[in-house]
Amino acid sequence: MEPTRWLDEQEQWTWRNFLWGARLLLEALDRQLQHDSEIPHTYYMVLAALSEAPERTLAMGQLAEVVCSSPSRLSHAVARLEDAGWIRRTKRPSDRRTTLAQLTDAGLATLAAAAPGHVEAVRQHLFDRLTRDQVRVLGEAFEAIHAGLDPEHTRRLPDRDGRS
Amino acid sequence: MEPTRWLDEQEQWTWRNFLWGARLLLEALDRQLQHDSEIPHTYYMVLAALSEAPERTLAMGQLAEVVCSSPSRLSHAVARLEDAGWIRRTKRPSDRRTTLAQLTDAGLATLAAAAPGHVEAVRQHLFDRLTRDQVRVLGEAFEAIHAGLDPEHTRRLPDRDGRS
DNA sequence: GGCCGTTGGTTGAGACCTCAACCAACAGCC
DNA sequence: GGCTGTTGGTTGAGGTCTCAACCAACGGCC
Repeated sequence: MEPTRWLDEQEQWTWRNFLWGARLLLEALDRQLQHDSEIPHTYYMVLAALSEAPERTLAMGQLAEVVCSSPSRLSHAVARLEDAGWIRRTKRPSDRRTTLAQLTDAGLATLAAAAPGHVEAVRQHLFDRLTRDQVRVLGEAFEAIHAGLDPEHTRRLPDRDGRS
Repeated sequence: MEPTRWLDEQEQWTWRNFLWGARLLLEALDRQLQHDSEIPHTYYMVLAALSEAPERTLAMGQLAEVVCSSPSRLSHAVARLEDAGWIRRTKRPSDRRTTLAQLTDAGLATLAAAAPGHVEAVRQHLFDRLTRDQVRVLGEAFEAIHAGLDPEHTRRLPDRDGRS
């Protein structure tokens, strides 16, 4: 058992800024979307992803990857979006296991109505506050972060008592 | 109504990396804590904040600020932590409106047990993947972000139909 | 003292998310 | 055909979070 490598001053400061900033940012965006368009940000991403897909259609699995969501979360989300009439679910004929999600016209309209306000909020809270260089570094940093996390997204952790 | 200033290539790329990276990172940390210590990351922050306060005690309001939480969320959280025996709640004698939250010995022990694994995870998923410069810029960027968001955290948004 | 606005927290309902269990359709193999 | 394992999704229970409503204690003012 190695001794714990605690965070130094700068790391603590950075970590705290990240946690606060990310939380406030995501909350602000969620509130804006919820308030103006009655959609949570997660659902917005689903609609946006479908709108860019060929035929505005994607299999659940692919959609989950594109929006970076667990199958379960996506399933719940799409169920709700279907209730709202914004998405249609059908089975793929050639393999009746996979479910295809298609954005309806109503869904596209909702998305189109929500998009400008959302983008404006992202700009206002994020990009307007950063220099071009900061934006570049931010992108590179998070690319590195999620590159390390993505593959083993589902990897199993060792049991906490070591009796696994 | 100004025309929407859409995101350019780099901004989209950065935004996406941030969303994915932040989500995966926070999920990974939450899973690690949940798995090894059975506490969500939010609750961990509450315990950590109290552990650093004088007398291991803070008023709910101050605690909420320190952990960047809404009063409601904190109230629910502390209620649960009190059930677990990790926090004690009392009224301040000089002003019986304010509730004081104090970390118990059991709470401190839980925190001490959880901390090394958590810090290790933060290191592994975040700091080990970034250069010193990236860390610095990251800290500065998020400082700017939450500086702009913090004060008007509770500000009122205009009604979406403009009839307010 | 008694009213009134403010401050500090709590509560309940409803929404979203996680985890684990489940199910149905396919594919390989005998 | 009939097993068996795998793949693709769904479901339900339980937990956390949000929002709005609420309540109790204080402070100022008459």
